[in-house]
This record gives sequence, C-alpha cells and structure tokens, in this order.
Amino acid sequence: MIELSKAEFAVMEALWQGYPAKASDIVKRLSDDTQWHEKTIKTLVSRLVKKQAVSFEKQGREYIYTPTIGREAYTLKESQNFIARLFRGRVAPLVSGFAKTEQLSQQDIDELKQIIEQWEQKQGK
Amino acid sequence: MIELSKAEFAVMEALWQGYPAKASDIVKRLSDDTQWHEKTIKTLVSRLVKKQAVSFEKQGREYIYTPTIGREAYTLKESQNFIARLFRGRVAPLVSGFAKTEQLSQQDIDELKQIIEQWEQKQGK
DNA sequence: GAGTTAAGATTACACCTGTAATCAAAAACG
DNA sequence: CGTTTTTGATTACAGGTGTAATCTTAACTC
Repeated sequence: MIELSKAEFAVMEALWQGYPAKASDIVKRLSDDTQWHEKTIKTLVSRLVKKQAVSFEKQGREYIYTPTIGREAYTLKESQNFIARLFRGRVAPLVSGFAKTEQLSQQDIDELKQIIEQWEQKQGK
Repeated sequence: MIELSKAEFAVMEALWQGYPAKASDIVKRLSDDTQWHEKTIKTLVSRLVKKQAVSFEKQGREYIYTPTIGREAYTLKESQNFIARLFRGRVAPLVSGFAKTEQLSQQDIDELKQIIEQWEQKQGK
C-alpha cells in the first residue's frame, strides 16, 4: 500500500478537493489551512508523485496533477491499520472511548443507528 | 502529548501487559510477536524513558520499568487525533467504512448498540 | 530576440525511526 | 580476587519527514 506522511496527506486532501489541479491550485487551497511555503508544498507534491499517489500530465510549462488513489479507499485502509494496531481490529472499543469522553454527537448516534440497521438488514437475509 | 512511534507503541504494549517489569521481561514478551533483537528493544525502552512515557527504578544492576501513561488514555488520544485528521472529528464515517467493507462482527454490533443505549440514557436525562 | 519569470528538479539539513553494535561498569561465577 | 557475563549507555547508520533554498530551463514580456 501507498504510505503517506501527515503532511503528504494534507496535500492529498487539497488535491481531492478538486482535480485535476495545477500546483498553484493546490498551493492556494492549502494556504487556507496552513502556513506552508510554496516550495514546501511543491516538495510534497513531488514526493507524492514519486510514491505514485499522484500522477501528472504536462501542460505547457505546468503540470496538472491527479490523485491515483481515492480518499475513501485510502482512509479506509488507514483506518483498518490503525484499528488493527490499537484495538486488535475491532472498531467498537474506539467508539466506546469516544462515548466515555462524551465525544459522540446526536448526528454520530443517528448515523451509527443507521449503520447498524443496514448491517442487520443485510445479515438478516 | 507524548508521541510514540509504532515500534515504541509495541514496546509499550508489552509493558502494559504487566508492570513494573524488567527489561528482560519486556524482551521476553516481545519475542512472542516480533523478531526484534534484544538490543533493539533496549534502545526503544531508552527512547521511551527519554520521552517520559516510561519511568524506572534501579534495582541492583537492573532497572524496573513502569509506564507513566495508561493504555486507555493513550489510545483515546491517538484515536482522537486520527479521527480529527481523517474524518473531521466524527467517528461515524470510520464505522461506516468498516460496515461497507463488511468488517463489523456481531460482537461489534452488539457493543455499538450498547454504547448507543448508554448514550441515550445519559442524554435522555 | 534578450531579459525576466516562474515551474519543476535538485539539493539541503536537522530530527525521527528502525534496527542494531560497541562500550563501560557492575555483578555473578569460580 | 580475577574473569566472564549482563545491563544499561553510547554510538551508528540508512531511510523517512518537515521545511525550505537553490538551480535549470522553458515560457512570457517588451
């Protein structure tokens, strides 16, 4: 699997926001959230290209970048790894921790209920 | 917050299994799961001491190590960070990913139900 | 066309990580 | 006691990461 550092992931987020995108677009989007220097961002983009998390096409003197992996797929993989490492693969203990520290919103609860319902639907035949 | 690398976390796991513990105990426990050289483990323990994730007391020529942070507290913090970074702080989207890829067990569902019930109890006054 | 930009490529550099090997000293062994 | 062992301390070293600065070169600007 492709491994992304935190900074690299942040750049991917900017790209996932809309692609294909020019480096300057990515820089612009990231300036909203970070103080990163343009050079820093370009470095990160290069590393993403090298890792093949991002592909590009030349257009004039600029490149147009496109993510090669989807956000959903990536975050799912990462989540699996994380949950495997910290909670032996089971997601409930994590949610439990959130519950104990009052970090579940009504919205979370509603969504969890729906997830359960769907799960039981599929299960129940 | 104290930040642990993956290898350091694995050492903490071994220590959390039972403490205070001698280095040799930690080494023994880790041999079950890893191929790490004793020297490697000692290095990691030293780093943990430096990071103040672990304290020690001298006993003869050995040290007796004790974690300064609890597993629950640490994994909760880590989870919060993780969920904040990947899912804007909301836990449901993670669970949803697991559901979609059929990684929820009956046990998970049962536990989630219970979490919800308790949440509503507390909420409902 | 000559000079100026500006984009990506290359280089930099300190700190973190994984993964030990070597060193110093105290303890155990005979 | 002198020797061997074993423990923690110190040193090592390559690859990853955050955070840019410098270099090259193709593309605009006049």
